[in-house]
Amino acid sequence: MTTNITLDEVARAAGVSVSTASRVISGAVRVAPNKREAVLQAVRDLGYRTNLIARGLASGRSMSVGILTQDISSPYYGEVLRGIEEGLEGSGYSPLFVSGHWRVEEEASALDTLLGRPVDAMIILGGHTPDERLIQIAERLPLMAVGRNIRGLEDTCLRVDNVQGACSVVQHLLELGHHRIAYIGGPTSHRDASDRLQGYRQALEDAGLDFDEGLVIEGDFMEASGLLAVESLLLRGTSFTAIMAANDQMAYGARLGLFRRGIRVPEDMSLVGFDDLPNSTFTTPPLTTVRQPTYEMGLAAAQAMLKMLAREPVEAQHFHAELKIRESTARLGRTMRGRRSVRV
Amino acid sequence: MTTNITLDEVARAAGVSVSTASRVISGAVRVAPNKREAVLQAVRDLGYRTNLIARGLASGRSMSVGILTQDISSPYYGEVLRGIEEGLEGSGYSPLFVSGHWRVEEEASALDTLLGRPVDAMIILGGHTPDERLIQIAERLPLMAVGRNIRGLEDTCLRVDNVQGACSVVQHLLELGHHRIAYIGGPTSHRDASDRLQGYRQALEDAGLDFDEGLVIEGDFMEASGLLAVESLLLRGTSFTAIMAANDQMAYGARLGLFRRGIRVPEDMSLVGFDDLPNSTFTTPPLTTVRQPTYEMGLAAAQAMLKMLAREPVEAQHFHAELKIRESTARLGRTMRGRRSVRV
DNA sequence: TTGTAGGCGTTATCAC
DNA sequence: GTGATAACGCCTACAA
Repeated sequence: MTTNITLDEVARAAGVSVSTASRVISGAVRVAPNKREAVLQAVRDLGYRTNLIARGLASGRSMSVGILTQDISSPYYGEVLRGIEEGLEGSGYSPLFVSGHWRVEEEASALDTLLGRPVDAMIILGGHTPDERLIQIAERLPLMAVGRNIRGLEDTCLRVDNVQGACSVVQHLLELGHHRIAYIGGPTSHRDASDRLQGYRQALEDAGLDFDEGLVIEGDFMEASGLLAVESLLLRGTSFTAIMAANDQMAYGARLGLFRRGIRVPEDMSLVGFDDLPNSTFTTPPLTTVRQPTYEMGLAAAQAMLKMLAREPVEAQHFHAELKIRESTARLGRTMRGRRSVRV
Repeated sequence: MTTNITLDEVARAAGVSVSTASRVISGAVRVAPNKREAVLQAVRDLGYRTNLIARGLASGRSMSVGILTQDISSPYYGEVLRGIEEGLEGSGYSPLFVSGHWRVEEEASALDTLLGRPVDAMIILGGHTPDERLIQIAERLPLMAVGRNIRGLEDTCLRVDNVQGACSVVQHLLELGHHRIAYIGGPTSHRDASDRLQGYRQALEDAGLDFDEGLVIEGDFMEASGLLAVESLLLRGTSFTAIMAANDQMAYGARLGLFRRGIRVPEDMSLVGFDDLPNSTFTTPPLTTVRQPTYEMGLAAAQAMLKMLAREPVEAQHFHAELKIRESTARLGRTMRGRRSVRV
C-alpha cells in the first residue's frame, strides 16, 4: 500500500479547493497567478504526484498505449519498440508492452490484458491474431499495425514491400553473375516469409531462370535453422554459389555453417540476409542485406497513433526496403582460383 | 472513449448485486453456486472485462510492476526482460517497461512515471540513479535490482561477480600461453566496467605479470568502439596476442577490426568477450565469452518481487558468471607458422 | 476565476 | 451468503 499525497492534501496546504488544485495540475484552464503559485509550492513541498490510476478512472483515459509485440528480446522488433518509445516521448502516454510469442492464444490473452487495463490505443507488431479481431478492436480505439496488413485497415498498417525487397536481392546476385541461388525461407505461415519467397521466385522468373525446388529450404527465422539449412543444402549435393536467407538471423546461422565447412564468404559463397539487424554491420564480413526502416516505422506508428488520439486524420504511409550492399556478396568467378567446391 | 460493460450491468443481468458479482469475479470468497453461475453466464454474454484501472483505484493495487531498463532494444537487457516477463506470467501482474538510456535525468523521469501510475513494485536494471533514491523508493514498495548493488539493500540486488568473471577470462588466456593480453574496457563510470577491469588487473597480478597501460583502451560498450579500439591498439605498435573485451558487443567490433586487417581469429589473435549475448554462439568463429545468467536473473527478480508483494521474506541470491570457451581463443603458437604479425 | 458536488468502476465494510 | 453504501483520487459540469 502506497499511501501517497493526494490532491486533497495539496489543496488544503495551498488554501484552495481541490478543483483549483486540479486545474493547476492539469494545466489548461486559467487560474489566478497567486493561487497557482501556492498550489505549485504545495506540490513541491509535499512531493505530490498525480495518481494516473485515479485520473484514468475519472477522465476515462488511462494515458497508456498497448504495444503487442512478439518477443520483447527480439532484435528485429527491438528497433520498432525503440521507435515507438521515442515517438511517445513527451506525449504523456506510456507504452505498455506485452508479448505474444507468435502464438495465437498468447496474443489473445495479451490483447485481453491490454483491453482490460484499459489502454487508450494500441500498436500491433506482427503476429497471427486474426484480422477480424483487430478490426473489432480498432472500432473501439485507435489502432496501428506494423509489419502486417489488415484488410480494410490499410491506412493504419505500416509495412514495407517484402516482395520488392527480395527481388532486389536476387537482382543484385544476378548482376554479380550468380545463377544458382539457394534460398533459406521462413515459416510459410508467416506473411513476410511468403512475400519474400514470392519475391525470390518472381525475380528469377523475370530473369528467365527456372525455379528449382532443390535450392529452397524452409527455416524458422532463427539462427539455428540457418545453420541446419546450410547443412541440408550441402548434403543435397546441388550446386549453388550464393545463399539468400529470408532474414538476418538465419543468415548468421548460415554464415556459421559455411565457416564450419571451410567455405569462405564471399570468396566461395555469397550470402545475403534480410532485415539489417544492428549486428549485421559488425558480422565478419558485414552482411549484405535488406534494410527495413524499423525504427522509423515504430516512430511513425507512435506518431500516427497520437494523431488518431487527437482525432486527427491519418493517411497511409509507405516505407521502402533498401538493399544494403556490404561485404558478404562478391562477383562470381572473381576469386575462382581460390574457390573450393561447395559440393560435399 | 471506450464504453465498456461494467460490473453493474453484469450484476443486473445476473439478477444479483454488484457486490456479489464482484465477489464472483475476484474469486476468493464463497458465493452460492447458482448465483455464481448466473454471474459467469452474464459475463460471457456481455463480454465483460474487469476494468483494472477502477480495480486499482478501489483496491489500492494497480497489479502492475515497473521495470526500469536502460534500452528497450538492448540485447543484454533483452534477456533479462524476457526472464521478468516469464516470471510474471500468470501472476496477474503486468510489466510496465520504461527506459532510462543510462542518463540520470531520464531515469529519474522514468521512475516518476512509474511512481505516478502507480506501480505496485519495481525492478531496476542497471542505470545511474543514486542509491539514495532507490532506497527511498524501496521504503514505499517492493524493489529488486538486477546488475547493480545498492548499499543497504544487498539482499534485493541480483548480480554476478564481474571481477571473478574477468579473472577467469585472463586465466584461460594465460593457460593458452598468452601473456600480452590487450583489454578493451567499458566506460569507467560504469560499475560493471570497473569491476571487469579490476578482474583483469588482479588476474595478471596473481600470475606475476605487470599491468601495462599500453594494452588497455577504453570503449563505450558499443560495437563501434571495439572496432576503433583495435585500430588504436594496432597503431600503438605494442604487441599482443589476445584481446579481451569488456563485453560482447565491443568484441564484435574488435572482431571486425581484426578482419579488416586480415588478422585471423583465433589463429593470429585470440578474442574474448563478456555477456554471452544470444548472437555470440553464431559469430564466426563463435565467441569465447563469459556467460551471465541474465534470463535466470530476470526470472529470479520477478519471482522475488512477487514474494515481496506477498509479504514473504526474500533472501540474497548469488549468480555465477561462467566462462564459455568457444572457438575464438586458441593456444598461442599452435598455428605460429601461419601467423602474421599483429604489428602494423 | 473559484468552489461544490456528483460520478468514473471497483472493492471493502458493514449490517442483515 | 448477500446487499447497500462508503471509499479510492481525480475530473468536470454546474453554480456562484
